Parts: sequence; structure tokens; C-alpha cells
Amino acid sequence: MDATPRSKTTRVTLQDVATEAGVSTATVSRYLNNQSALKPETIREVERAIERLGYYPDLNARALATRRPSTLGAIIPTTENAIFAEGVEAMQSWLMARDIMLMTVSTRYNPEVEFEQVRRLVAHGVSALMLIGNARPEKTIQFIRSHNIPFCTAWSFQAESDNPQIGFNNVEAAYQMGEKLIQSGHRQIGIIGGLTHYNDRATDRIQGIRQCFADHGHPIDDELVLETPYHPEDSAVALDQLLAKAPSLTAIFCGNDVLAAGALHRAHERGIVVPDELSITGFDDIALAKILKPQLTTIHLPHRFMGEMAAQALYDAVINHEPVKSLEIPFSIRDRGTLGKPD
Amino acid sequence: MDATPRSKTTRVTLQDVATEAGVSTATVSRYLNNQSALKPETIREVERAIERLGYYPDLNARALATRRPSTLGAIIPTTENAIFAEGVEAMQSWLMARDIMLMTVSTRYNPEVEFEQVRRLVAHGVSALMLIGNARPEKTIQFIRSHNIPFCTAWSFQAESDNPQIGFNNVEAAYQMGEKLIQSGHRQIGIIGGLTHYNDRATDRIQGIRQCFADHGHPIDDELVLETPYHPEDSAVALDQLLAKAPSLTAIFCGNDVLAAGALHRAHERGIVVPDELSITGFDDIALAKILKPQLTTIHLPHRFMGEMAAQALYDAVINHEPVKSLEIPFSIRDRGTLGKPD
DNA sequence: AAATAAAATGTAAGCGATTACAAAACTGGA
DNA sequence: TCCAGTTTTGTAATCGCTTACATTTTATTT
Repeated sequence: MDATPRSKTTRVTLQDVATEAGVSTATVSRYLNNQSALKPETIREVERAIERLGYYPDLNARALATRRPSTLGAIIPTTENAIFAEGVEAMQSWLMARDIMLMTVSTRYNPEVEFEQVRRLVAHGVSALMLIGNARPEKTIQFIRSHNIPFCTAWSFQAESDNPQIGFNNVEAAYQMGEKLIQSGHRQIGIIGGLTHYNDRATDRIQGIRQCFADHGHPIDDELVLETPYHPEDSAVALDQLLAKAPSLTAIFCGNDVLAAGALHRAHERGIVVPDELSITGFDDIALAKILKPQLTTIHLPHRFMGEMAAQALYDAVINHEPVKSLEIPFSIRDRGTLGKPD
Repeated sequence: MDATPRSKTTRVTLQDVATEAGVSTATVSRYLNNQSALKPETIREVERAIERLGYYPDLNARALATRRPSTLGAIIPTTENAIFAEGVEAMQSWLMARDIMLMTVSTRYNPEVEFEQVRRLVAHGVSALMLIGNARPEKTIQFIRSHNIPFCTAWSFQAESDNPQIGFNNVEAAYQMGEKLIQSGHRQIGIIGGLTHYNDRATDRIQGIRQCFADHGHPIDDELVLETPYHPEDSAVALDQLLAKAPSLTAIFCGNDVLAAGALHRAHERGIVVPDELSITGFDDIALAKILKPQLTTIHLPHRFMGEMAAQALYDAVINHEPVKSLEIPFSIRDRGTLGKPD
């Protein structure tokens, strides 16, 4: 095969194809977009030229000319947590099938970085945006709105928010886990939650579990509610602190599975038997949850599905110029091995 | 809730800023690029106009006009495995600091999908590409080369490959783990590797460990070398098969940590004590490795660092029009709790 | 004060596509 | 054969930006 020697810098353009095929650029463009209006003969001619030259269109130039959507953006806290990584992967494949690129960036849970990323993506011409959760400085959403960019938030669904949301009710999920704990006989529990600063998922989960225990007459003391970064080591430290403050705790509610894994690991190290001596609950149901020993009792969420739904919502919005439709995603508790009855 | 009324807003352009500031577009453009040539007074004027209008440049249009790089691409097998997710996250932040976007897509280990993704990214105008590993159909690299796009492969370094590579020697790493196993007294081991089809990491690791045992006079039987997808469940099944075939195995070499975690979990389920009755080794040192019980003995790799190096290599290449420089990344064994001596 | 060099700004032609609008090439019917 | 009506194709403006080159302004020198 002769590898179409190309001078270093030049790209094969529509123009090149046109000359090669002996037609005008408009004709080639028509071939690329709606073949309907072309003579079969011309079509063949153009096809051959494209083939010979190895031409492929410059999608950015096309986007510039058409002002039609060719990329969407997703901004997530981190790819370290598989729930987001999987979610955007699902978005990506859904969109790709429709010829749209997804640009994904992460913020490391920093709202200022998030704002910066929003600007960047908008500057790069994304025609819609997905963000995680509803908690952030006003200016971010304002910026997006002022540029008339359709967007949605995801992984959180709050009745009180007026963002379009594709997510689930974190308060309710945590509340239900609380009921499960209470049913099992737990009365005094500790909480290891994520950092709540500009993180509505972390906030809501903590609120949900506390509300539940309060409603049942066993309010959880502030002292027993710890916030840590989403890393196993931090969670381990938190467990130590909790146990130091209240050795009689019978269960730990963790803000997510990573935290739960860290707590579980530390419990093992301390020789505490889970769930006989201490129960631990997670949140998210990541793959890890099932290979821990014992397997994590946690809340299952369809992360990939959520990603797809978000993709679809944004897609519909940019294609049909409709407002983005909110969608509440259901969750369910996975009762596995880390929740037992206190002695 | 008023949901984003989709008014036909036109975008604020350079032209708008120019008129607002009472200067020409060239001047505004100069302000954006090299302020040096402008009168302080003009600068202030332009600044004010930009501020008032909330202008930000269209990076795609800019890229079109300058033919200078504004985005790079990374193609990884999956974001499910944190090693790649972290790697590209590191790439991303490194590049972002230099005002370059990274477009990341995944292939699900399918070489045809990978080829398709390459085409897409190229069409979207990425000015360089990172791929994972060296094993793929000829046409993929040919396509990239024929379009004169700088690229590198990563997570693998093979002396025999003529791709620019930022990676480590998988054969050697596995070999060293083998020596460790032999030193500990293991003579008969089983292998649970990844699918080797178009996956040089999986292939090399298996080859490395087998070579080592062969060199020491304890060749590993084909029967005891299993390949499975990178999921814990598959690995669990593989462990059962291995143990069925050869109950006397004293150790299992796993192709990565996920596989090791799955095998470890299954061993627990079967009541096998690790490492007393069975040793298990991993590969990659993902975060999970340290919260398993016992902690995984595995090979540590600086994934983020590798990502950064790849970013840097590509960046240098596109900026200075130099060929991409290869780089071999060192690894090291983390001796933790899953490797013991056979009785 | 005139001549000349240096600094600051403007003009206009691209970059690679799309797409009104216009023109040319076919139809077929009278 | 001629003309109106379709099809098919071409011309040229446009998208938002950069930049070579031209022009104007300002500073420097004699």
C-alpha cells in the first residue's frame, strides 16, 4: 500500500477532494451530509477522491460552520472513584454511537477548579454540560446559564434544587439504611462521612442517617459524626477516633464504600470482628464491595445507567432545543455481610 | 422552575469586543496573545470591553486559525481499572496547566473499537495521541503515522517495539516476582492472567513468570495458565479450576490486582488461609491492594507519574516538532501479606 | 523643523468546513 | 424547437479567530 506521502504540515481538505474529483467544494460537502441531491455518477467520483486522498472531515471546522453540537462535557470530582469513571464511560459510549464526543475533566472536589473547568469546556465549544451534584458557588451555574448552555447535574436528586437533575435521593437512601440499622437493633452508631464542603451527596447522606436516628428517638451526637476525605486511610483514622470517643458503638455508617472499606480494614487490624462486634455500612456498591471480607452491606446505585440517562437528557436538549428533563433514579439496599445484630 | 429558555443567543465574538473597545480585531487578538506590542491605554480599553461583554475566546476557532495544538487524545482500554483512570487524570492536569485539553476515550479492550476511536479523535483534531500497549492491528499505527500525528504508547516498554513508549518492562517485572516466589520456596504455581488477545501487558506478564520458573527448572504446565477477563468473579472461577487441576499448588501469580483480589476472595470463601496455605501475588498496586486482608503482595507502578511523562513527551513533540522520546519507567515489588512460604 | 526610525494599530486574507442563492444542465410537453 | 420546471452543481459569504503586510502615530535625530 502506498502510504499517501503527505507534506509535513498540510492536511487533506475538502478543497483537495473537490479538485481531485473535479467538482466544487459544495458538492463534496453535500456528499458528506445529504447525498440525496447528487447524481450517482458524481457520488462515485467523490467517493473515489476521498478514498484516494484518505480524506476525513475536520469536525471542529464543521462545528464552527454549522454551530451544531459535536461535543458535550462532563465534569466530575475525580476518576479515582469508579462510580464516576463508570458513569462517564457509559455516557461516552452512548454519545459516541450518535457521533458526539464527550470531554471529561475532573475537579478533585474543588469548586474553584470546577468553575475553571466549566469555562474551559465552554471555551472549547461543548454544547451541553453535566456536573456532579448541586452544591457549588452561584457563579458557576450563572455562568453556564448566561451562556445558554443546556446542563444537568447528576448523582443527586434534591426536590428543592431547581437544576435539571439526573440522580437519586441521597437523604432518603441514607434514611433507609438507618431504618435497617435500627431494625437490626443498633441504637448508638458513629458516622464517617465525606467532606461536606460543597458536596451535597456527602451532606445529604449524613443528614439522612441522622434524621432517621433522631426520628426513632436515638439522635446521633455531633461528636460521633466525622468528615474525612474519601480515602481508606482517612477512614481508618476516623474509626479509631470514633471508637476512642465511644467504645460502645455498635455500628458505623460510612458515606461511601471506599470509606467503609477503610473502616473495615482498620477494624480487622484492631482485631474487631465484623459484623459480630461492629457493623459497617457502605454506600454506592462499587465493585470492591463484593470482594471485601465480609462483603459490604451497602446501597446499590445504577451508575452506568445514570450516566446514560444524563447523556440522553443532554442529547435531547441540544438536538431538540428542549429544556433538560429531570429524572429521579431509584436505589436499593444490598444486604450483605457487614451488618449484623449487636450482642 | 424556569428551565433554561433556549433563546437564540449569539456568542460574544472577538469582533464584538473590538467594536466595544473601539479598536480592530487584530488589536484584541494581540491583547489575547502577546500583550507586548500594545499601548497600556489600549490594553486597559480592551480589558474593559472583555469584562463588560463577558468574552472568552473560541478555542476551536483559534485552533483552526493557528493550526497549533489545543487538544491531545488518550485512548485507554477502560476507566474501570483505576490505573488508567489515574494515569489519564494525571495527564490531564499536567496538560491543563499548559492550556491543552485531553480527550479521553475507552475501547473496552477491543482493537476494532480502538481503531474507530483513533479515527474519531484525529477527526476531532487532536494533535497527538497516547495509546495503551503495543499490540494492535497494523492499520491503527499506520493510520496515525500516515496522518503525521505524534503518538506514544504507554504502560508497556518492549525493546523490540519501534513505537515511542512510556512504560515499563512487564516481562522483567513478572520475572522478578517469579524470583521472589522461588526464593520463598514455591515450586508449583498457577497463573491467572488477563486475556492476551491484543494485550501485550497480559502477554508479557505471563511470559515473564513462565520464563522465570522455566529458567529455575520448574516450568509451568500450560494447563495451569489460565486467561480471564479482568474481573474478580472470573478470577474466582479460575482459582477453582486451577485448584481442581492441581490441588498441590502453593501459589497463584495473578495478572493484575483485580484478578488477585478475586482469587483472594475466593480463597477465603473456600476456607483457604492466605498466605499460609496459598500465596497470591498481584500486579499494579492499585489502592485496593492495601485494604484487602491480608494486604496484597504486588508490583508497584507509578501510574500517575507515567501519565505525566506521557503527557510531557507528547507535549514536547507537538510543541517542538521533535520525535517522541521513549522512556522506561521503573517498577518495584511491594512485599506485603499474601506471599508466604509453602509448608 | 524636517527626516527618519520605531512603535502601535488596522486591513484583509486565510484556516476547513457549510449553505443561501445563482447558474447550468436536464427534463418533457406543446 | 422552445420554454417552463426540475435537478444538479457552482459561487461566494460565513463561522470566530490569527497574522502578514500596510498604514498611521509617536519618538528620535540632526
